[in-house]
Amino acid sequence: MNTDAELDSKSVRTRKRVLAAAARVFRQQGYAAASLRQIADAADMQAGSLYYYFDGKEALAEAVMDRGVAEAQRSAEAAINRLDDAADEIDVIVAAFSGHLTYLLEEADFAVATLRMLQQTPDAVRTRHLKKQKAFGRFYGDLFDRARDAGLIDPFFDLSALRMLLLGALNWSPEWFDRRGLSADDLVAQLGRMLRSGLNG
Amino acid sequence: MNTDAELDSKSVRTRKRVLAAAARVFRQQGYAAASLRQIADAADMQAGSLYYYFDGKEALAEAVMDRGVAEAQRSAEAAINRLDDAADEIDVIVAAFSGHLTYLLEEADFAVATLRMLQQTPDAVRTRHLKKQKAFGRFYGDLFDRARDAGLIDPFFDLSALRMLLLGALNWSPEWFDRRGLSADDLVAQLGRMLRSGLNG
DNA sequence: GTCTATAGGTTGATAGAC
DNA sequence: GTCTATCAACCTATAGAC
Repeated sequence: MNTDAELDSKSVRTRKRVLAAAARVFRQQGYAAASLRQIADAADMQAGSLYYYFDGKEALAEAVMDRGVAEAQRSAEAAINRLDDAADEIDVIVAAFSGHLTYLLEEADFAVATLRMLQQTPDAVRTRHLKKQKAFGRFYGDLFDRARDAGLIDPFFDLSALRMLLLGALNWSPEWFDRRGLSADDLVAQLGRMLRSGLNG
Repeated sequence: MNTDAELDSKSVRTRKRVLAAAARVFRQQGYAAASLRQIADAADMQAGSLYYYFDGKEALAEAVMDRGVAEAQRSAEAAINRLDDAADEIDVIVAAFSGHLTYLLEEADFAVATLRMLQQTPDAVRTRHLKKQKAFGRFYGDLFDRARDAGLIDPFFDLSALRMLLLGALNWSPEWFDRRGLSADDLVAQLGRMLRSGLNG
């Protein structure tokens, strides 16, 4: 049994190495431009060997994207759980942004690869992925609903549009973020202040 | 002279047709996945014929991207010029967003193709393009500077970070915008209200 | 599990006829 | 100006040795 577990564990570890290599290459090149040879190279194997672990390029991309959204959501949830009891519903949204953005900006090959691949991926893959991503959308939707119900968001706002605009600000940030400037937390602070009271508050 | 102008004009017109076809295909497929055969098809010619008008795929992409930023900036400027004298410096920013976003969301093959291609394009092309895009960045930077100088943006804010976050919200919108929902103007109104007084103002 | 070898297809680009 | 034909390079995926 011990032996079995060890054999299994090695295979699982190699699979993870392949997936991480795929995320890194997909992140840098996007879906179409990334080649299986590059991915295999990054994982220290030959292109043909990848097929022992994954069915092909599409399956590899889908696995990366699945983990990308999962990790982003987990980071957002973890940040919410770190809040103390004094937090109001806007604090919850800002905390979710904080966890989400921090993950996106520091070593997040999976999530950034996911964002970059979304439009390039074959239809079947994209369709399946968007379904999974909708769960993440609902997670954020609930946070905004609660803030409105608590009277912290004016009824003027369309919560769906607001959510997409703000998530867009987050999703685009890997395109321009520079470690030498403001930190991820600083960025969220800017965003939080704007949400609380606008540019002049 | 008339004859010359007409001959010239036909060639120019064909070149424009090729460029528009390239923008359409690049927008849908991104840089790497788009093939010259698809572009030629969309322009009603054979792949080899493209080389009469452009030096190759990279040159085609660069021409699309140049026009993409130019059109976006022109739309933003035009919207500012339509403001009346009562407008304050925040109105100017919101107007720029309005022109920019409206262009981005309605038949803007060039600008959306530009956004999608940025990360995929070969280094030489990207480097040259980012230089041109910086001018657009400075344009927005000036608008924010003026709003701060007028006392309409609290010194708390880092104007560069703020600008990138908000432009990110715009740039990401083609990913999710749906004609059946809110209009581009509605979206800008949401953004404007948030900038003025926050979510609860 | 991982390799080598290769099939089968597509790509960007060029040459030359018309 | 536009076409056809073609090249060399590269791709994904598969087959079979080890």
